[in-house]
Amino acid sequence: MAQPTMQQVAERAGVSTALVSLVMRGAPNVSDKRRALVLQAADELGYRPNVLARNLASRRTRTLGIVVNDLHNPFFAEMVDGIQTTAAANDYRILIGNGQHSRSGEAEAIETFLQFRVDGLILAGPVVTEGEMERAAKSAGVVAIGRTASSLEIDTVNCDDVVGARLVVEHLAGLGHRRISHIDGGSGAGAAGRVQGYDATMRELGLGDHISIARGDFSESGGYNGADELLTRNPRPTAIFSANDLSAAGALDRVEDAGFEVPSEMSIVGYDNTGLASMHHLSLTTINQPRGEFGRIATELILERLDEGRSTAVHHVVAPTLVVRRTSGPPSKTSSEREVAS
Amino acid sequence: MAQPTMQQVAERAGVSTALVSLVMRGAPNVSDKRRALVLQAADELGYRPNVLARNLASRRTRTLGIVVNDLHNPFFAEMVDGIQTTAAANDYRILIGNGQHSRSGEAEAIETFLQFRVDGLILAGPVVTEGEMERAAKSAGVVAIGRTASSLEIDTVNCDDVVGARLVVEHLAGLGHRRISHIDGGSGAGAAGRVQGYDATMRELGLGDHISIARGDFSESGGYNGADELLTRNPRPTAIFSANDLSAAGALDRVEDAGFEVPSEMSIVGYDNTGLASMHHLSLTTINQPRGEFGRIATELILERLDEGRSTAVHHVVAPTLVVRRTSGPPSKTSSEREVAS
DNA sequence: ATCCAAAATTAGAGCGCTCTAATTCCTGCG
DNA sequence: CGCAGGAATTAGAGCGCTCTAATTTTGGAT
Repeated sequence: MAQPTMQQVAERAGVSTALVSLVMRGAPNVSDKRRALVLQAADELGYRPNVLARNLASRRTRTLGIVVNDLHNPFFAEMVDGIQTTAAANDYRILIGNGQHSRSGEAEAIETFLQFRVDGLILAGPVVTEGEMERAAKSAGVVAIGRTASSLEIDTVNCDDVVGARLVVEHLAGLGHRRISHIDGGSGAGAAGRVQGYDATMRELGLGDHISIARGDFSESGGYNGADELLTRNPRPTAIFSANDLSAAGALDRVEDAGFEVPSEMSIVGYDNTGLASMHHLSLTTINQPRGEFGRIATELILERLDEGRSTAVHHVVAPTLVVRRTSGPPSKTSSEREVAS
Repeated sequence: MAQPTMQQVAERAGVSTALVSLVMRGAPNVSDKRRALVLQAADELGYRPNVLARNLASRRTRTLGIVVNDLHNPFFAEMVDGIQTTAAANDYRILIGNGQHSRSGEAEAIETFLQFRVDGLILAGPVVTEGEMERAAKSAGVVAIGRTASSLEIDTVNCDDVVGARLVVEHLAGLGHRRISHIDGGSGAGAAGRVQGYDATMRELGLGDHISIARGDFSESGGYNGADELLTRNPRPTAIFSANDLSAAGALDRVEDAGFEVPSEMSIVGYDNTGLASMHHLSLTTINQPRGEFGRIATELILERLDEGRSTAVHHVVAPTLVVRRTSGPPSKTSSEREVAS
């Protein structure tokens, strides 16, 4: 396990370590002859630069740490793609840490990255306190995705949930629905904005009287129960906007169990455009958040701080889009008159 | 962004850097008085040890790198949980790298980890060549999950796909099915073993004549098309074993589109027990691989090499289990006599 | 040939920490 | 009171690399 060092490469190539260093960093003023010599020696020895030593000396790792709040959330994979692409294009590499869905786990992951002296930190849906983020920002560039921050040292990227909910309501109203109900996301991230957008848009469209919200929690069973409750309300809705895809799937389940045809008798719309929604089996109309964009923008924000020295905060808000699939359609005249099967 | 150093902590506490080092590492022979003194100074300064420098001196990072072949695969999240728990219990931390589903991406992730001098490397479903794994094993402990290896330097952890397929066939046969078909996973990981287990078990149960395999590719559409093909075969199967959950969902789609009742007219079984399978909406009978176990065992294997100096290869094979849900049941007498709707 | 600026190369001082060996500080005991 | 012997502490030499400043080489222009 003993790794060859720069020293050994230098000896083998018959040059100084400084020259080897220059070659390894791809510096410009090195003659082709020596460069080839060094590269060959390095190759023969199986030399691999030691980032630790390198950065001890240069104070840079050219590495970004991504702290993912919950690795199970498929949401993050695409975001990481966006980050990685952008980072690679700028000659940075990335490393991922798992927050294990808890504040302490997240804090630990951040700490690990800071100990490794990453240059920048991208926090995806962080649950740590803003104080902790600020502390981290003293040692590295920090940008938070899906989270607001008031500190000057922290940039943020967010999607506008109010607009997303608006798109849903407008879509359904455009199809002719009036009794549009909402199953909310409880205290989950983004839930408040979605309720707000739903509420505001309903009023704007003159549907204020039809506002009807059931309590959910972003889970499948929450959606199931929410739909169950909505089906018993009188008058019964002709369309349900559920706060995320998973709960929409639950709602769909309940609605179909009750014997309603979707979408002719009941339209259902989700939120997030997860893999679930695009499954042929579900084919859920939903709101897409440009996850890759999140990652791209976040990375660019970090690089601006790192490489261009920006020191003011930037807060990016990106627009969601509607993805129409098979669970939404015009209401039938009779859709509200049927009995609910159980 | 200037971080306080050990030197500064030492000065503030009025002791030597060596003592600070001992305190930071939790060494035993330090008086309580000094220890408190140092800790307080460190705290006041907001001191954070520099892993880079630390490792440069000690040649250890107490860090394991996990290279995940494809971050989008939900499979990995639970595995990482298992790794993380075990690693933390042994005072190691973990970092995750994304292979981006390609050999080159994976090789890059490995390289990054080796440059960071991680002590061990866990490769989850690696697609790099064994040669590349061996090269890595020269600089760190390496264990591969879901992949065989013949090198002495590489441990492996695998799940027995043959046994998994056997469980499926036995379950279906036990329910009374005889015409059990298989939609395979093409060249995907684990597909071969599943076919083999299917084939062998069918023969053992005297159902060799009913062996019938459609080509799939682990995708939803692959499952859809595979089922489509199987439905036209004569005689038509009464049960379909699809090589993974996603393709099983596709198959389910096609079968229901064709007007068959599941499971009374057609049983469907998947493989992997992903979140998909447990969704109430699908409720798919499937095979569970103990993903957390994978992670735990892999980590233990690495630690044995790192901390106990084992230098022979160990290959662990863990047993899958059957999870019965709503898509499998006894065949009805008439299930093969219906017309196929399209 | 000669000289000079530009290009290429190198010496050597750190970067922040660990580790060995050496030193100092305590105890208790004769 | 002196001392052995263990506990606590420290000096100082690296770990492998980068970076500045200095040195050597190169290739024209004269």
